[in-house]
Amino acid sequence: MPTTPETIAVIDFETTGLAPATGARATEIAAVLVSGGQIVDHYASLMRSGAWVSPFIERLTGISNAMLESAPPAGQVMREVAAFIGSSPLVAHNAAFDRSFWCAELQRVGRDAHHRFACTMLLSRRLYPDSANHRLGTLAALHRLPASGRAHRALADARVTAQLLLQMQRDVMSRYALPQAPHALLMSLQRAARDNLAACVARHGLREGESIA
DNA sequence: TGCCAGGCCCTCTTTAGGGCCTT
Repeated sequence: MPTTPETIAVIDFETTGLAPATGARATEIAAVLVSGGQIVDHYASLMRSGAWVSPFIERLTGISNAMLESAPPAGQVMREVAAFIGSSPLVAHNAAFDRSFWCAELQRVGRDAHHRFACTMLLSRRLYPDSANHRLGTLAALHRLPASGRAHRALADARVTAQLLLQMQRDVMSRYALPQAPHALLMSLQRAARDNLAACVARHGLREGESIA
């Protein structure tokens, strides 16, 4: 399968709430590396921040306060996952959410959060406008993506998002006769005019047989 | 089952409002 050799990291956070600004903290993170059209590696860990997990979140994610008591410290986990990802560009489903926790948790350990995020939810709105909705579970069913475990656990959701990303790359390459669909093109497409994606592809400068340096 | 926030998108819009999506 002709795909870009670049490595993209797909991440997913489980958290105690919806926004760091309201005191929410990460409880689990997973990162899945995608390269050459397939998943090649992954990192996943619970993380102990001292934040309390509400009954609602425990039911949603299956992550309990007791589970976090024996988890490694959040700072250690963030250093490890940052090293695992390196300088790879990032992808997440509804990336605004994961980006907010990525930046907040890294800032707590004095790390710069400079990574570029592409968003499979925004891309789905462009590529699959007829989908009933753009939730991760709906898109996984629509594309018959392989099951990856319990939904709302970080590694399972990151794996599904990675499979969705690979599906999107294949669809973009097929639809526009491209040899690859690199992260930079996805970043352009996710903000392109819905009714003129082809023009966005053309502006990006990709042609069959060409590659981005 | 859903509230919290915030970025994005659409439209009965743009001097705005409401829905989507994430936990």
